Amino acid sequence: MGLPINAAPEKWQTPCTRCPLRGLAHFRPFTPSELEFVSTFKIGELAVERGATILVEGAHCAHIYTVLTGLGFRYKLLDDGRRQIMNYIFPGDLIGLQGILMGEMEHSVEALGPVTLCVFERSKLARLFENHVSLAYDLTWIAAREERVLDEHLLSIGRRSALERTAYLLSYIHQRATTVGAITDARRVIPITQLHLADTLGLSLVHTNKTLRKLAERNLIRWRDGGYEVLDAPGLLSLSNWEGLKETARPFI
Amino acid sequence: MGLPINAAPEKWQTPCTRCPLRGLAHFRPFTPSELEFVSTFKIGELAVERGATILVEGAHCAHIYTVLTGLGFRYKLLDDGRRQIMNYIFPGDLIGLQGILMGEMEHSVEALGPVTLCVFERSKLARLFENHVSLAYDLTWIAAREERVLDEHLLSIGRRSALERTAYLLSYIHQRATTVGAITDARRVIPITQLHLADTLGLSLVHTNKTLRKLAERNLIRWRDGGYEVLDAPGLLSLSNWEGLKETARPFI
DNA sequence: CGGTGGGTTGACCAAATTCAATTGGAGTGG
DNA sequence: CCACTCCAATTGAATTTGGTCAACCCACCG
Repeated sequence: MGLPINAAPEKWQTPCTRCPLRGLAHFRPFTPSELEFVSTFKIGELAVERGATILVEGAHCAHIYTVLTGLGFRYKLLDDGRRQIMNYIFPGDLIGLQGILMGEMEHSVEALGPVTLCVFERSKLARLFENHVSLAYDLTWIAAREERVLDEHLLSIGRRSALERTAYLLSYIHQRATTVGAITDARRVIPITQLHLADTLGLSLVHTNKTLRKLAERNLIRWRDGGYEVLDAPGLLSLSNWEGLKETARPFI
Repeated sequence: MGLPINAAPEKWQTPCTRCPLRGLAHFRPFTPSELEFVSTFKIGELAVERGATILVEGAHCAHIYTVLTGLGFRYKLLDDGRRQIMNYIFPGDLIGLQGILMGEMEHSVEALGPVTLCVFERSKLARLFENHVSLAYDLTWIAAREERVLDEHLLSIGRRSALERTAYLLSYIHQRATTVGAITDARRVIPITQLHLADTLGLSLVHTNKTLRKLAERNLIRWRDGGYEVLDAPGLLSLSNWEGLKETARPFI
């Protein structure tokens, strides 16, 4: 897409050598050679506002991105406007891999709040596979992990009750946001709309609202300031009938 | 798992050089060097009966498999027995990649009918990434394609009505089975149970039955001989509000 | 100060589940 | 060959869950 990119390296806020994500225990460290390659792989940085469409269904894109800061979501639409959110996107997540490997994008990506992204160039992907086996392996790992997450979402939408399903989703987002340091602020609120949750859960907005209310009445969450705060993470998790995220050191690019 | 494997190469029914799948237009051809590597990667063949569990949730497995003949499905269970089928498996599909990359399996795989599989050894996967860039790329492609299919399933379960959703699933299975030559028999029946469909659709068995009946009344499908036959593929597709599979030449290993 | 985007609520309706049988074919033991 | 059992498909109610409609509230913003 024709999104504006800050192309001059000196203008980047964050060169790969000082990547803030690399410091988190959650991500696996890079070797010097990997770091050097990734530095050349990255061709720019992109900052978008809340509500911006980062990737759009049907497009052929020349780039893939890694989220540096902010949250987003991946979704598909039906002709009549029905929307299904497939998954949420957190710092360290790679987006656009599907599009780059298989041509046309089959989903869109939108920013939940202000988002900054590292931009990587498609044409250098071949070099990655040729010269950096460990990164090629990581790429496969990343794709397999997304598959695993989608499996759990599918189980949730297909077989969990509205209450379990909502508890699962809130737990999932909360866990991911926590491990990646995305809710370090004092308020600990995850900025999201009930319509987003509804479109993820496969429920109507009204029913989602009523279900959230039940969770709040049980003192598991609190809704405020345009998002939700988790009051009782173990309680939420046990209600959801889910085991929680198991990852330790995760690769990223 | 401790499944029996025919380990002696001379006992294999089908060496890679005479792989029956390679002849189908649907799969991309191999270079001689790729073919040679795959021949050493394959360490055996496995034949299982209908209902057999090929991979089980929670296991750590040393192998991955490619389906040679037959159909199967991938599923997860909740503690109380609720089952969600995530996807179906056709000849040429790779199974167990998640488990081999990330340790423990988080889903199970079961045979819908008699299935034969090629067995590949985990320990040789590193060599694949190191020496066969094109195959490493294919592996990533395969993982990304599964992700794409799961996206569509999620859209289906989350946002399509029971009738649309059922039409979608029947179309999807029919298309996949067709491109891979799995329903060449005169009866053209896809052997599957209504319970399987229900557990894929996120619907109850009773409601699935009634929905299938509606599709049959519209002369889109016919239920018989322990499976369904598609009478009007375009009609089914248009009812489903889905664009259909777009793949041309697909890699496989 | 009116408009807009979220969130909330109650009443009513539609979709889907559960319960409870029933049918029919395939396989089994006598 | 027949009675018996099991599995899969069906069917009709009764019931529950979730969806739709229609307000209304409230904070924020130009």
